[in-house]
Amino acid sequence: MPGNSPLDRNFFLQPTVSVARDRLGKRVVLRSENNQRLSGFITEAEAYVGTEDLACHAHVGKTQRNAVMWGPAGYAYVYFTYGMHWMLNFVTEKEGFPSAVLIRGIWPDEGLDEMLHRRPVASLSNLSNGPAKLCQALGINGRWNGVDLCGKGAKLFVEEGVNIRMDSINIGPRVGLNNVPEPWKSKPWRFWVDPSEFEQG
DNA sequence: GCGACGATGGGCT
DNA sequence: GCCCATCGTCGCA
Repeated sequence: MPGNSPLDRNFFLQPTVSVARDRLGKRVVLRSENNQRLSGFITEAEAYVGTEDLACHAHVGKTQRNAVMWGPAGYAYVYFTYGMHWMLNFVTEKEGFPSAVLIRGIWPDEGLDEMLHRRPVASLSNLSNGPAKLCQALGINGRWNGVDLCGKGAKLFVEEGVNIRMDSINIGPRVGLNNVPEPWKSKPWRFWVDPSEFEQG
């Protein structure tokens, strides 16, 4: 099976908006404690770009929570929100420029049993179609913050996946930025794949 | 199928 | 003390 080596750091070094768009269809892989591959194809992602972007956690300056975003590309930024949810981001661009791609959905593929055990749902389409849902299904929590996605023996990484046609990619404003001022609130930095690409698998 | 809303706790001013 | 880069459930159709 082709594409079984992790994407290298160059895939995360590019402009954040490009990373968010061009990584749709790539495979996110987590090696579980049972040494099982849990994986799925990225269906939705958003870009958060630097301290100027008032929607980006980095806009308040470097803190203990968001420090990973200032580091090198290709690391995981995992944070906790709403009192109960974990979110997975990939750090992008060069060291010192705080930016990341929020992974908002994956289409589940490998390790379905283990993922469904963590997150019992009736339909696969509801297993990991949300930023907190995919973290729950994969078992991602704060201990994954700051892990290298590109290092040797990485337990969390990204592989080549399925090809996504340009005309099945949707573009729109980012989700959940209720009190963020313009123009940041409306930046078209959310990208998602037509559900029809996966649902009849 | 869809809109409203409560849960729940860390981070920041 | 307020604000969330959310989700599940409930009521209603």
